Amino acid sequence: MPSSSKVVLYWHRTDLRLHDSPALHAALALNPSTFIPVWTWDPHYVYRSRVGPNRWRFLLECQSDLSKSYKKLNAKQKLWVVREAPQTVLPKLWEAWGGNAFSDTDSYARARDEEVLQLAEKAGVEVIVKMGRNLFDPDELAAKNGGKATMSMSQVEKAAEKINSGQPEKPLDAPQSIPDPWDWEKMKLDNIKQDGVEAEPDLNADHRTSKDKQYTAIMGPKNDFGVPTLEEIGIQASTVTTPHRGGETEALKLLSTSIKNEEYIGHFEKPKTSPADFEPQSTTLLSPHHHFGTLSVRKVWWDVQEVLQKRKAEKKPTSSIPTNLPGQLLFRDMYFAAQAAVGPAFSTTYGNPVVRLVDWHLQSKNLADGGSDVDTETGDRDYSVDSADAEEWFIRWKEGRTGFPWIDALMRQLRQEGWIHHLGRHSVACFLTRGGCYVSWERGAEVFEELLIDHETACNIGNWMWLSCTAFFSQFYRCYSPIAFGKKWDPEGHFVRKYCPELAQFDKKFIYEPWKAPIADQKKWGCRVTGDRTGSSEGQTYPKPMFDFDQRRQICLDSMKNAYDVGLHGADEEVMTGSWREKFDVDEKPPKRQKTEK
DNA sequence: TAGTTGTTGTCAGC
DNA sequence: GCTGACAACAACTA
Repeated sequence: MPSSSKVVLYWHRTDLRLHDSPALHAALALNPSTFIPVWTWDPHYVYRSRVGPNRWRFLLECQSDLSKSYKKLNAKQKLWVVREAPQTVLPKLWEAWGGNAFSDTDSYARARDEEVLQLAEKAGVEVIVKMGRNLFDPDELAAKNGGKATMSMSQVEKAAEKINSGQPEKPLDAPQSIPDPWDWEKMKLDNIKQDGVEAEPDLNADHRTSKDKQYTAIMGPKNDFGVPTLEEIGIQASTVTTPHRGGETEALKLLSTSIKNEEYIGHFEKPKTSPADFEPQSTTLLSPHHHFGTLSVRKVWWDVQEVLQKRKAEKKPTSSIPTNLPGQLLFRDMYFAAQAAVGPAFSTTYGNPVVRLVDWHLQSKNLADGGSDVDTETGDRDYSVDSADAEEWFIRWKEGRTGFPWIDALMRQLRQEGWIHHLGRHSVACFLTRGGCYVSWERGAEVFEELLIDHETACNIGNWMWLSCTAFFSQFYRCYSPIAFGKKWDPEGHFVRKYCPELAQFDKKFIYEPWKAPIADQKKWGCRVTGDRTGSSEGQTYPKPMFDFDQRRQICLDSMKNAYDVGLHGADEEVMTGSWREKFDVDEKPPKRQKTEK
């Protein structure tokens, strides 16, 4: 029996798990008599966050699984989902039951968290914050890198070396028991309707069943603080298409399956895993679980290390950082630490000192020169439409109908499953930015944000910068071909056939370039490659490529060279004031290459 | 200052 | 399946 009368509110956020949760461990170590694990769900979150149906369901599954796990440890327990913004509901709850301890986990303190912490302090509530999301505390990692953003793996390794000889903390076990929850029926906490929930703008309007928003009562529709259903948040169940499932139980099962395959763990080298593999994929599929905190990165690190150390002792070949699995986790930490060092500006070009400015098409409005070229008819977009062609390319890229099967297959897999292989992400990101469309990486990052179930801001933004050669990476002349790259990994075209089924019958000779197939063959294979995207009179159709790739590659390469010559970064004065475009206009045309003279 | 390295390019030629 | 040319950035080392 608990010896104290302590009430502990445990605020779950990025840690939808019971294993290896330092904050949960600390909270239970207080030996509370009452323990209330809550998820505070700001109704605005449903409308303001760019989240597609696949990630919504993943989140709800994670919450349901966690709730079940609590129930297993104590039949009275669950995850208490409170539908109100933490800034307003947490003080109410503290007051209602006189809670005297409050526990929390996260690494990256955002403005909202700061606000909550200050409120707690004001209310005399003891707050415990523990980092549980990364291998190393991002702030500490940045500090050990001289307070600067970590921009390379060698910097990360050096900084980590200074923290704990490069070794993350060992994972903690899941608790064996959980104290009783609150007697909430005595709390007189009515299931009040929320006032002031602004449902507009609704970033997910396309995925909703109706405009009728039910997501407005703090205890939920059943008056029980239960985990919301898709219906409650207004998402149509039929729009969920991912085969990937959420929850700590699923995450631990996935990890243990991978770990048992010692050859796989021992030989894992990311650049050698195929982006074209499906059923099964060539990588671990653990990333969404790291995002939702259903799987601890430290557990993965140490479980993998055990296998690697055993193999080393047996003198078996073993891959190493940065290409092996621990290396992948270090890259994740690199992006988190870079984000911690830069702050909120990390997510944009505007105001971000580490990101290079490139004269992309479809720049964010805050970068456009005075907004003068913003089309009034498209005024609700958050980017400037400087080129109708580029906007069409962007939309076709997003919808998977560029006419390049490798790109389209990847983009359709992204939309359907919420996940694509890392190298696939490279391929489509390069294509949208420096290797094809010359569209701002910020547009691409937004699409990934909506569609990826493993979307993690720091990693997504960081990788888009990497691929667009605006930060972390700069060899822009290494450009992915939408034809050769796919062919290299999948000469038979199995991947394209799965995700672009209209091309399934095409001979492998034309699978990556269907427009080159003779008309007679196109007819024979049941799909015409046509410029008319809506034409259905001829049966199945697939679009012609939206541009000449080789031509676009050259234009992009020249423009990138020019942008590097200009040498501006996101926090430079010219960028902040909107006068940066003059620097690009002076030369008019990028300098011509001299190679043809030789 | 020159040379090397950087998780993950392409293409021709053998 | 390998090699080198291609064109050529930035950080780091010697």
